[in-house]
Amino acid sequence: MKLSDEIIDALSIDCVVFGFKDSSLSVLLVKHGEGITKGQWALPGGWIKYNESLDKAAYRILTSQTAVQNIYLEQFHIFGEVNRFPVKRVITVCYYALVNIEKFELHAGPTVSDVVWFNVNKVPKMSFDHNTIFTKCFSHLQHKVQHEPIGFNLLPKKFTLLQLQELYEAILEKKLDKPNFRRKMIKMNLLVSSSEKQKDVSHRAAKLFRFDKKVYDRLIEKGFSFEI
Amino acid sequence: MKLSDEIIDALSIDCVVFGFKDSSLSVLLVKHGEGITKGQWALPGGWIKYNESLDKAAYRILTSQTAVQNIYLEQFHIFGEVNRFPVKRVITVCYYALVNIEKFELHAGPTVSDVVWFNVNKVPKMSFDHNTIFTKCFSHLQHKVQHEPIGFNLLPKKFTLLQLQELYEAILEKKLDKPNFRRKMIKMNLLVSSSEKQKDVSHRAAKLFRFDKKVYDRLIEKGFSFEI
DNA sequence: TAACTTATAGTAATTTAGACTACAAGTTAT
DNA sequence: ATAACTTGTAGTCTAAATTACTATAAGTTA
Repeated sequence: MKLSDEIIDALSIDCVVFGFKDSSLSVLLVKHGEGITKGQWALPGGWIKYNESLDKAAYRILTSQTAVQNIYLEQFHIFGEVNRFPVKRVITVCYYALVNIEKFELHAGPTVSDVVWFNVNKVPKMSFDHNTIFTKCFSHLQHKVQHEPIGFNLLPKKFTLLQLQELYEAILEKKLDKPNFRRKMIKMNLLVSSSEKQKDVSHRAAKLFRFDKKVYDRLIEKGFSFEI
Repeated sequence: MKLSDEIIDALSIDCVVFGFKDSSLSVLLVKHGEGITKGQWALPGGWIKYNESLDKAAYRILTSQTAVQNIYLEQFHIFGEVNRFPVKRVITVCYYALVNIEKFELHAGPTVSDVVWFNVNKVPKMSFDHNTIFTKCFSHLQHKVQHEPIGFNLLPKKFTLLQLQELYEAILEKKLDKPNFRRKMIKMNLLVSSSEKQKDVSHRAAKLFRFDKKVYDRLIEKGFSFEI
């Protein structure tokens, strides 16, 4: 075996990929196709090679199992309880990402038999401590969303204010007031209104917006308060 | 060697311990007493044993090197660049803590030759990527302080509003308005005013407060906005 | 054309933030 | 003893933000 293929065997990576579509929030799971957990659902995950950084490993693992690609993964937490993994001691680094479901055609990679989006409220029993990892990660997202902008990756390039609101509602699991949400969002200067409108909808067409990348990045750096 | 003493050699822990005293914020560093980094300053750090959890390892490592004890360490980030450590591939988990400097008498453990508090603005050149780790951790703290209460561990049990304000000023590196700070803090219901007053001060004695543990914990869970 | 659905604008009461003033209660210097 | 000084604490005023609404506009569908 080449050194470059050697893995660090005490350390794994697991990914929580959140996806949004039709006002509901989902998470991407794989069904293991081999090994002792064959047939079980789990977060996409795998081993880190000796000569790749954690960030790159996370990206490689996720894309090889699910065909999701070109997304930004962010580190979230590392889980290091002694007995979280059977057989031997394995510590796992959890990454998470937010994506627009419609952008990806899923297909299972070589080691998995299935790849499916599950609604965040209907997540099945998973291998190891993956249910715990998911729950903590979702809760982390709920907090985070109140201090930093999100949505760049969860929505189409151009979206309506209602879509954005439904995204927040799906993450925070509560209803928000429409006029107030609009006002707050618009005042942030985060949104650029395009001159286009929705098409093919069976009601009054809404104006389409896009994010102002500059403001978006500045708000990520600086943070804001979106207490809802 | 007993299995229980075996270490996971690709994985280390480093600790950023923030301390507060006399309105200034410091970080706890050790000077290595052996090995290739002998004589260099560094964050307290070490190796994880095969049968201890990460949280326990962090605590063991910190207490064995610095004699700081009974503190709450929280995981912050994991640094996994390929070449961050010379000799071999080592990924490090960073923990951080906030403590009241006056509570601890420092003394160097067996593998270090010195333990010292450094003002956060006067941190020396350290081993490996420890300066990067520290900088990111400090910036993390600055963000965090605006959404969650801190101070339980950085201040004496009973403290004045000015002490609390100076803590925020030290972390955020900016001056705050005194009356407004008071009002905001008091309105949070986080502080319980004791009937006691400062003693032995050469000016009007201030009222002493303590944190309401219940509210404190609820605010950590729920978060708040302290945009200053 | 009425009923319906969603978009969007506006209003009014209340709360909060921010800048600033004033004064109270002690200590220290003369 | 008193003035000068230091820190604590209360209050005021203005602008801005939040919240809970109401109203209306612009389309689609029956």
